[in-house]
Amino acid sequence: MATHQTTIIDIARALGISKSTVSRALTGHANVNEKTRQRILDMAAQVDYQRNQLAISLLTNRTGTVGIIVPEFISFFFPKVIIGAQEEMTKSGYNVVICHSNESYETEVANAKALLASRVDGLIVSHTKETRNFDHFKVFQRKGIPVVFFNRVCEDMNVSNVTVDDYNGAFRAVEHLIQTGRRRIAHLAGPDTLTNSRNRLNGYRDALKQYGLPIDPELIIAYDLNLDKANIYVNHLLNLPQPPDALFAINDPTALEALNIAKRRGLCVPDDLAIVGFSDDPMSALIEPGLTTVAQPVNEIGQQAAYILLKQLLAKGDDFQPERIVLPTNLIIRGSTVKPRSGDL
Amino acid sequence: MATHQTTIIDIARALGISKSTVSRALTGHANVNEKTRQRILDMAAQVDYQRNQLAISLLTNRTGTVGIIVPEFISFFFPKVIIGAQEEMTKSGYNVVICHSNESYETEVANAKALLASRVDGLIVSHTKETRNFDHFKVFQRKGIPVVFFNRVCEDMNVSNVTVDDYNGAFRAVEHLIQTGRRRIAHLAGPDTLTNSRNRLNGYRDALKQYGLPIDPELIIAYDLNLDKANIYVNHLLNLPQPPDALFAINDPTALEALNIAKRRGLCVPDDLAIVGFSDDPMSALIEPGLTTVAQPVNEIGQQAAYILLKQLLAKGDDFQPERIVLPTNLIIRGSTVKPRSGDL
DNA sequence: CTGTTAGCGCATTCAC
DNA sequence: GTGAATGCGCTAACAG
Repeated sequence: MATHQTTIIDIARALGISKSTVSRALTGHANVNEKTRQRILDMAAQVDYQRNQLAISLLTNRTGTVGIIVPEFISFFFPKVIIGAQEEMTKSGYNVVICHSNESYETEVANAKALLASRVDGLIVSHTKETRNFDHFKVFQRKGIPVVFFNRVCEDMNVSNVTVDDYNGAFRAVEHLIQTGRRRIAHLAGPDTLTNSRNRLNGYRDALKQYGLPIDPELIIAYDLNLDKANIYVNHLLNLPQPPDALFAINDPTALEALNIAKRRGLCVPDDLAIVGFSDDPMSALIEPGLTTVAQPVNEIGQQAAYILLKQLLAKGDDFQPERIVLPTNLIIRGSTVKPRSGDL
Repeated sequence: MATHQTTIIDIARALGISKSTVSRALTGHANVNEKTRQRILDMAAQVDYQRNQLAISLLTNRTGTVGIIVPEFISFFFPKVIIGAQEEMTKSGYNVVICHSNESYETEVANAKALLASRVDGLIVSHTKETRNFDHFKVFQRKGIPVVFFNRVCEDMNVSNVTVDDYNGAFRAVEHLIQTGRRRIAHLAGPDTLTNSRNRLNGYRDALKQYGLPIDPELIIAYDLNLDKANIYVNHLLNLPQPPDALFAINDPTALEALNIAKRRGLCVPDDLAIVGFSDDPMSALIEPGLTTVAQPVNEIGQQAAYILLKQLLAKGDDFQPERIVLPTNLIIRGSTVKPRSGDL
């Protein structure tokens, strides 16, 4: 530590020139004698010179870095979104730093503060399931730093966001269950703090309504997405006097958990219990039977979030109208709802 | 943009005092009149003051941030390691930024440069499968910024690293296959740029040797971990005149791919083909038959990496002796190598 | 083509 | 207990 960082002054001194010239040469400025430039570049390489981004950012009030905050990244969803976003940002010369809030409101606030303190130029975020207060994001807005939400969005902030059509995806999933003969369809929902969770629940409800099926509160359970507990709720549903003949789960991990429980209880999926998930986790195609699920264009979510952020970054102070992108979902039918006809495999 | 960021000077002016006092109050320094301090704190809150970490870092030559570079984070392994590392670093007041090299050498170099430019205090890294030149990491060393490798380590740098006992894990996996009667055991290995890949290959070899089995080059295939190609190699192996009766795969995704191919070809796993993976991906327990695999203490890898980094960060300039931690692995036996006895499920 | 000067926002001496 | 002055490393006017 404390090993003196080589600066442009060191280079300037070593070469007997001024630091301005060094700076110009290093930043690829014109107006530098070709020979001088070469000497500077050589010397810089020789002494391991690395520009100090801190100083530059302090000066230019621009870091060239955007932050992404995600609540988790164990399931494939968030990593894929991040990759999509990162690709686009990198193309435009932005650096991306990723923060992991771990579904903790406190950590999320700390992340936001750290990113604000390090003066990121923009922020892409999907909030935790605990987040009810969005003040830590509103600060960014007030300071003119663009924010884009995705997946889980904040409805009372006037910011851009990227979502999928959760309502319609859920609707079609439940419709599919009805059309294949199910009448008692349960829904293992997410916490009502999450917009996507609420929208999926509404899609579920409306599908039942539209097909004249009763909405049985007994069959709707909202839980905190903690997989350990999914276990309890699925068993609870299956132990009901009139158990469901189908389950629409808030996401694939939950659905896969349900699928395993059903199998372990000796139920036949899809005959005794049909199951539908959400997101098309790669695991859904590997398991047996395959899991019917509502696919999301995951990579594209990240891309779109990046596009919007870039647009907003470019627009600068000008009054930028927030955009709200809704991407389509796609029902993928597999063995957990429909028996494969022989020969299909 | 360009909305003037509120600084301590703004606060000082508003209160008719000097910025020094404001600075002292804000950093929790002693020697500030209690009343003055309160006025300053109130004003700071009122105007949304956020300290500019860039300026502080520039001044103190310390950012309080460490970087983590990982080659991918779609599989569960790297995210879990990151979470483990992040927990520890956060406890000690460090901020963690994550970079994703996407298995691209070029991106990795860019990441390293960016982290260096933003003056991270330390670096935790697992390099890409393309990385043969480690100059972009050696710069950190030369500048006195501690580096800790994990999982995939650089052997010709004198730095700390955290690995698992890949050799022994592989050895015991292959031993298990031999002890359960397999004689033609194939190995779908990783690229020889990766230390863990090489160590696992050695473990495989030595197990065969120790049990007097021939090492058949035909049964050893090193591939680039690109899952699309696993397909080709597995089929190639199964099409051999004398196909293998067991496969030890470099990691679980590869093993799962193999398992699916075997099933699709109508083979019975484990009778016709036994399969072992590496890492105990959660998917391994879900699939049927369950995948026998060599488990790694994933979370602990991250923790240990963080511990070492923190120790090194504390040691500062003092000559710090690099540590090399090797964590144990654990063979988990499932249905892909051993038929469950009835009743076991 | 090159040198001089002036800050970016802040913590930290040193005075008082 | 407080203010004034200094400089972290750099870029961008401004003069030659």
